[in-house]
Amino acid sequence: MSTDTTPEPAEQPHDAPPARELPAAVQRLWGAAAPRRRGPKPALSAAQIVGAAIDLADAEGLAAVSMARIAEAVGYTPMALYRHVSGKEELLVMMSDAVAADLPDIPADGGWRAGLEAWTRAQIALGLARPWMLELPLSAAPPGPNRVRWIDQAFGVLRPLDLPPDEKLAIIGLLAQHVLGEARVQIESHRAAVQQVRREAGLPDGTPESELDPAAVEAANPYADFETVLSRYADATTYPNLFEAFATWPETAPPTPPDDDIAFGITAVLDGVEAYLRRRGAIPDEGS
Amino acid sequence: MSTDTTPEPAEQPHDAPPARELPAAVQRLWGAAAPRRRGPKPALSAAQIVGAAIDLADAEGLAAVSMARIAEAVGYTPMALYRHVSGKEELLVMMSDAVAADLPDIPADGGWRAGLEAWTRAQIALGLARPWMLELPLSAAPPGPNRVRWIDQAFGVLRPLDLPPDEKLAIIGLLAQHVLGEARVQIESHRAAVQQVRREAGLPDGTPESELDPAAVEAANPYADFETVLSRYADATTYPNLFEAFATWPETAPPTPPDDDIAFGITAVLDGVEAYLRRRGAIPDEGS
DNA sequence: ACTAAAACGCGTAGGCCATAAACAGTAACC
DNA sequence: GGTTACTGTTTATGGCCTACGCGTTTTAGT
Repeated sequence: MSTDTTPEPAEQPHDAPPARELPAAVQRLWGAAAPRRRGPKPALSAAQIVGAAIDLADAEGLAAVSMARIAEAVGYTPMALYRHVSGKEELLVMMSDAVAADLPDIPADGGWRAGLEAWTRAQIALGLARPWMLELPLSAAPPGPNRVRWIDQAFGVLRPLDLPPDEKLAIIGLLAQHVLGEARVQIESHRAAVQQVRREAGLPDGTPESELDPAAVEAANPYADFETVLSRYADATTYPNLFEAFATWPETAPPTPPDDDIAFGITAVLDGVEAYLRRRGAIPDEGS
Repeated sequence: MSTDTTPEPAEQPHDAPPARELPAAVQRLWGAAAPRRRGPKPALSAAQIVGAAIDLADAEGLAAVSMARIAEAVGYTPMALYRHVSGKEELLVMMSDAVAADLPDIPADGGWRAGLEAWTRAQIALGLARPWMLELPLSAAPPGPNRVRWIDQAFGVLRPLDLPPDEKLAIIGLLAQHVLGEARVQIESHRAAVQQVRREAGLPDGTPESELDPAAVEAANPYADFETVLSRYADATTYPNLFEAFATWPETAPPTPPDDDIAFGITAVLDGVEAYLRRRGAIPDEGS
């Protein structure tokens, strides 16, 4: 009735199409909550919680991220967190998006190929810097603002190309997939190398990497276990092709620096994208 | 001091090269245990345990795989499992390898490209059939017999190519990475579609997919949430490229059947591999 | 100014989970 | 027959997430 400050229930800045009901988690992700407040101003905030959780994950891995540990880190009791975060699942989603804020800006004027390579490399670097990101449970949650911003940058790189947007999205998706796989493999081989160094030094499995000799880790052969297993248990009749291929490969292969591995994958995938673009006529044919 | 029954530490059946000490988990994986036995013959076996665990994961997801549930399934107490498996981590590794036994045989006479495509597709299909495989924690564990067999098949496909084995391994690794990413993306969008159908039908989040209409899931748009979020919260100033790209894309894009998505990625990656092989001179140049 | 509602942070408690340690029974070896 | 190794079990510990209900604090509305 009152004409001033009517507390209309619907609060839609733009008239959203079908007014689909979004999960509360998504609304919080996009900072769309806080319509009105009456109680005491919160001493704790979701950002603080997420920040503490990220610090914890950086320092001790995702397994160390428990509500109790986070609460301890921010100086509250575990249950206090639930006023700002609906549960652990939502917290993990928020962590994932918060980390994406660290991604750099990609220059859009260097051509599509250089741009996509930079975009991909930045994401791989992020995954290597925070290995716990790849351990996050698969979730059907829609991306948050930072991640969307990152997708937007990819569209900026692809902007000069004459290609329908869904095909651009497919290309971006392909690169994103490659990122996931590449980072995972890199991390796994690093972990294997660390583990090998630990065993050789006779240290317990839980020894933090910081106490290990970085040079030894660098020099460790991540395939050591694999080779030992093969030479001990496997025979040429069950794995004929493998044995034939490696018969002429006794002491070769000093482990190539990891940068080369990354370049190999990126080059191959981008070559594939280039072939696709040529086929679609989105780039000139460059025939010699 | 004592000369009798010296507890010799070394017990090596064959004289293995550097006598590296492998983790017990690996030895069990390769079935190299059981040197002597004196007690009662075991009623339970590791294979039984792994089988029950896989059944459980297939039916209710990896989260349902707890030692207690497995024990219940095989009819023993939880602690009985520890006589056959060192812990849950080892169990997961064994599950991962056991599943790889279901992979088909790849015909090696259809050319490298067709062979690699079949190899990749089979692995993606496996991941889609058992989504929990992708939730397995990253592990530095060396592969088991079945997985090595699978790698051997890839080497069989690549056998005619004149390429050093480490480069072949890099190619295989690239495809394996792609598999991981592709399966993960497919599963995520499927999960999003399921979740959307659940919400539209007003069912609780935990409703099993079996109670949902498969046609509705098939028809659901996995980007629905994404689009709603964008249209409601995002504006053209923060995401300029995204908005420009999709400005001309109002109601297009009936979700393409998932097979096409898979084909897009595989084609691109194999095109990249082909470009690499050509560059290396491993296949004829085929220039028109 | 007074009241009532709303939001805050906290304590308790319950139900999971993995697994360490000590125990009793069994079958092969010497 | 005694020893010994191996089996499955019982009991117990410490961790985890979170449902529920409590006092307290602040603001909106009268």
